[in-house]
Amino acid sequence: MTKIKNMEEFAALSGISRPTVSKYFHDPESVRPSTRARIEEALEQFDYRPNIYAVNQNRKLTKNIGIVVPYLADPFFAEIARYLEQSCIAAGYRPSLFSSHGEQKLENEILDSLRSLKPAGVLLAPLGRASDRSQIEKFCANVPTVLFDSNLEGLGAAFIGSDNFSFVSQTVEYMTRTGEPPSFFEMRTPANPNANKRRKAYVEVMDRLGFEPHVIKIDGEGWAFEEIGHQGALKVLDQGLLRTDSVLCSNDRLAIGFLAACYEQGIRVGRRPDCALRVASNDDHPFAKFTCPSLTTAAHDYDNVAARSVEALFELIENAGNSGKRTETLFPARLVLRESA
Amino acid sequence: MTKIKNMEEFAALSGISRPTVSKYFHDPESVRPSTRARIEEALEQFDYRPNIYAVNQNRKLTKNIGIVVPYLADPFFAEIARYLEQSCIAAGYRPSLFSSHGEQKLENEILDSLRSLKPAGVLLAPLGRASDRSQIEKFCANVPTVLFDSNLEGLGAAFIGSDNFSFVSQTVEYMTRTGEPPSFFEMRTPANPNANKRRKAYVEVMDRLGFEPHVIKIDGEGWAFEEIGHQGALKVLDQGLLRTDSVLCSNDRLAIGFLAACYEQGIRVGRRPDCALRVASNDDHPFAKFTCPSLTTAAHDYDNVAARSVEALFELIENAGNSGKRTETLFPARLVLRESA
DNA sequence: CAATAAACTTAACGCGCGTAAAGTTTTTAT
DNA sequence: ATAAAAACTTTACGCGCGTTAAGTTTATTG
Repeated sequence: MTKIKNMEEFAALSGISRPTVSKYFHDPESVRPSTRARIEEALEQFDYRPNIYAVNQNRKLTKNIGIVVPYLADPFFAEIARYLEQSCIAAGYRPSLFSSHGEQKLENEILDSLRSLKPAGVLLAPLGRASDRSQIEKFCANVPTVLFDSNLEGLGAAFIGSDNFSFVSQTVEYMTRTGEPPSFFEMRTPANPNANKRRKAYVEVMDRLGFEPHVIKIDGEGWAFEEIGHQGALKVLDQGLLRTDSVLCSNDRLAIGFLAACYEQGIRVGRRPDCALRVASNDDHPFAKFTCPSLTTAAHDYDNVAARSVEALFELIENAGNSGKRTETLFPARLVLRESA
Repeated sequence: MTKIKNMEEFAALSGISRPTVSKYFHDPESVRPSTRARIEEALEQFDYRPNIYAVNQNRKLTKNIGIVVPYLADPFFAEIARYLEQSCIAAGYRPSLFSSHGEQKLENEILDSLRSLKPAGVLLAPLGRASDRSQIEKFCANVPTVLFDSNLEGLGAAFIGSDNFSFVSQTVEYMTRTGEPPSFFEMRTPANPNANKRRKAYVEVMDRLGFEPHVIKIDGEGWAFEEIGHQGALKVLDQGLLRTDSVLCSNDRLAIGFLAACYEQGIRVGRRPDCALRVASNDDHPFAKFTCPSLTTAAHDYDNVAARSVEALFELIENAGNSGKRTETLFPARLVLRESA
């Protein structure tokens, strides 16, 4: 089997001219069925593929799509990224996955290296509070970008995420309906803007239901939420700061730490009568099913968030990067009842 | 600020000839300090960067490095990937991260798309049993590849991983020394070759210590280890198949499922006298600290595995992809004592 | 069947940069 | 100071492919 060096050679072997072969690779449907057949026949025989660097150099727009998540070691983002990847591939694009690993410096570097990738578009889940707003703004001005998960007001052509109010209202109402209204457990300086929205939603829902909101803020920086939740919970439990027998954690990773602390302290958590405490949370983290006890939580609509994100990006790409005004799409949560509350 | 279009323009603005500017970008040290200064001055003023597609098309070898992990939703791999990424960047390379998501088809597709990236080298953690050996063999023949985490005998220029015997011998010896020798809890058809090595090590160590090995094999396919461990443990506990009061799980993710099952069944796990069962494991998964109880486990030498992997790849790249024979490097485990055993 | 449209071929240029050759300037060594 | 070495400049080609223009073949249509 001869080694094909370039499209010229391949075209010769297939018996079709190079411009037509080029056209075929751009869109197989754009050539006559008979020639398509001949090309594909040759393709099977000789295993040639266009040099992506030459292709991308000459095309005005590449088929690359950047996917950026704030913290890939969080399985939640790994799962979303997976879905996004698959959708891009299915649409004929080449996704590249990046993680900011919780650091602003890295997020900026990723934007930088994305620029040189000349992507057709970017799906960006920003760090949130830690993001360098001006850098992201500059980036969005040059590259069609759809934000997801964390909203940065006004940035990107669209935002797709979850409706934090829907999360919290469902968990609060459920806990209230089946027991005592919960305290809210969160980080004092949350990395993610969703956290703030969740706190506000908690306060609002409690007010509406006629209860006194009770927010517990714990210290800690960074993305080691389990550890922060663990330490914070130990402190709270130790100092008896908890004034309710039910707790709503801002997110599942904090809850994982919280439950670990309860276990260590011998506090029985659950909805059964012999339990001292009920703990619920938000996100439906992949591990939420395996906490002890398993975690009652409000689940993201993973599939819809991911699907709508790529959909929005593709629309954006087709409309040459501009047109309509910025849209925000929020998907409601689905309450998942397990043992913890 | 004028927009620079290409190196020609930038060279003119900086007052240096294009070939010299090209040389500078290839290696800043290769030009005279005075000219370097002039280029860098212009660089600050005009913010130009070479078109990576044009660069990669003409360079015989790109600065790309592929990083492939079998399952990115496993935080263990996310962490390793992070370290590998950073090391590559520090060495002046451009890493691209891929996850096979546990599927052979995807692993093969990744290899395919890596080929067109023409990477200088690839760091590959294969699926293991599910890998398409012949495909990987073909790939390694064309691209300098270092395997890590999972060894496929004979494939790749080098393998860097953990010494499974060291893992198991430490956990078994510890459990035996402080209590009863453990049963071994694993999947019947493990996805990963490390699992087989761990079972063999378990049997060997038990023999050596003069105990009867007791291997519990549970059903399940795929990479949802927590769920598999959970179901398997429920079955084992329910049917009273456990003949010891101590269990060594093949890996932490199974152990997470096992512990969840114990919790549900009201079985107290831990090393304290009031506990009915001791559970230990292998890997030191990022969440092992937050299980209930926290998990005693043998920790990978993350940093060394990752560092040695990139080191081996860089050596390989410098030696033009061949030379010496295949090496296997194994790092021992570090026993992490927590509450579960 | 001719007329028209659609798809093709040939020829040629350009993309932005690597790189080589030949000549010139600057630095270093003697 | 002079010779040699090192670094530079100019010139020019090539990489593999997108793309366009002009001419040719094939398919479609009434």
